[in-house]
Amino acid sequence: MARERRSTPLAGSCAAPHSCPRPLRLDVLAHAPYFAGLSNDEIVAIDERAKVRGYAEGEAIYHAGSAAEHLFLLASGRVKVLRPALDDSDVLVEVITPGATFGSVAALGHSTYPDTAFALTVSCVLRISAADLRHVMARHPAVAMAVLDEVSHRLEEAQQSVRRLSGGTVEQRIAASLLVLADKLGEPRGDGVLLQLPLTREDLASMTGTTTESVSRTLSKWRRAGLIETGRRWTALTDRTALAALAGAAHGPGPGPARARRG
Amino acid sequence: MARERRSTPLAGSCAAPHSCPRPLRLDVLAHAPYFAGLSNDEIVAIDERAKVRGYAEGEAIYHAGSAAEHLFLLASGRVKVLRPALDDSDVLVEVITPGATFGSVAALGHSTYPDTAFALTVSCVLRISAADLRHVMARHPAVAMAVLDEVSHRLEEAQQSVRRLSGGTVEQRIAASLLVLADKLGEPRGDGVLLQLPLTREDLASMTGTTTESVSRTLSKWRRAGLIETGRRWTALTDRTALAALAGAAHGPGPGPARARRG
DNA sequence: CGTTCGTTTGACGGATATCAATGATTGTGG
DNA sequence: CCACAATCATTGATATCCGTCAAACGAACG
Repeated sequence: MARERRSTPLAGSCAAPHSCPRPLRLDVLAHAPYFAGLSNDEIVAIDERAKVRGYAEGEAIYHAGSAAEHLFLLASGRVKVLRPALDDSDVLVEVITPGATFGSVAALGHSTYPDTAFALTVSCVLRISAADLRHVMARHPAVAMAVLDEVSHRLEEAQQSVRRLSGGTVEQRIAASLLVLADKLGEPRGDGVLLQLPLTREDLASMTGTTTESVSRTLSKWRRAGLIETGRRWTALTDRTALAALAGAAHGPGPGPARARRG
Repeated sequence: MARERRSTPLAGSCAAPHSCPRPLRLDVLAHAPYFAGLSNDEIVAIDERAKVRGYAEGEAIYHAGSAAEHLFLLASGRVKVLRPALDDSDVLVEVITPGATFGSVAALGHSTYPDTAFALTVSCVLRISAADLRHVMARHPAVAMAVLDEVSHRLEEAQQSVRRLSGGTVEQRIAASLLVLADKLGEPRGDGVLLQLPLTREDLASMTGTTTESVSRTLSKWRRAGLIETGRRWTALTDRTALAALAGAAHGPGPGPARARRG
């Protein structure tokens, strides 16, 4: 079996560790769905009340159970949100991209964070206090509506992922998750799509409710079949169509040995 | 094995099929989280813009894929919300109780319903158009905030159920789901808690991502062990503590044969 | 009383978690 | 620049949970 390129093709984390220049912050704020309706002055006002902080790869941004007093807005980088499961494992519920908020639900009135956020790459994060956000929403109904839209959208996504986790085989779930990730943060590369984030097999496993070994086996199979390319902490899709077929239908193109749900 | 009472102990659906008197409507509206901040006159105004309709047991209230133009508010009865899964099965994502809203809060007018709602019992439902709701929210920021709170809470719940579905064995998931239902709509009865809703094994299966047969087997086991009592379309918990233990830990009280996740 | 729908139970096989060990990649320190 | 350590990934063997198929039974309703 030809072993081709295995070195990481991921663009090195561009931003310097703890830098986050003011123009970038303002730009991110202005384009964030939350604050879309605000005037320039108001954006500046928010920026001035927000704290900025950089995080190193693998660093925790907040922990489940700690007091939820802030809304976070990702300016650059990648963040993963993990939720503790019934057993001691974790479920990866979200991958955050620049411009998106996280920790928001909690900040909107609940007392503690229900999940833990980690920086997947070097990241720059804006932190806004719940009180400030509330203040802005009260003065600007448009912002409140935007927040509502955003939270609604999140709800939609969450229920989608219930769907993704619930039915189907491990293969289907992994395929579906890869496709979602590709849509969200894939970047064209050669003939395929490179996932621009350093996910381990374990991350993928906790997204799909399975184990690292099963993920590895599945990806190996697909790699042999030419559907994807993978390496240490990176993944690229070369045959999107085939993956979509795997995610949707059972597995072979034929009727297959009766659709199996689990077990 | 003694076969005890198997006839349904559920309180017959109290309300007459299609009746929903105005005082009841106003009361429900006034107490619904959404409209908590409104004056009496405004409640009346909303009531006048809302359409009322009764649904028979098993009747569909809206279908996935149809245009989402209304917000629904349950006045009386029980409603289940099903979401189509990747395979052709459905996932039961929510059970609605009086005072709660359902329908696409998310879409709020510009999309289609992502799920289907069925009346579990004879139910009375208020229907408010997205436009009206938007109008009210624009005029009353307090309402917008209340809606936001509600949606946030839903998001919280949805992510919890991701957690519930994702990890653990079938037994754990069923136990966890029963406990959630008991908290939501259990009613003290004798020495236990009677679940006040007519759930079939199939409903329970689609809540927990398993099959009717597995649910039946599990419940039979628990029935033999004296943890629950069941019958056709009803369930009662007699040993909540034991169920909680089952939901939380692996299975035996002892260290057990290593915690199994699945398979 | 018969029909229908929901529930129960059994047998069987397959998908997949688990255990265990090796191999590859990255980064570090000499 | 190379060797070492650490982390991540891969692969195999085995056990088992649980989904599937099949059939019978009980309750509810007309």
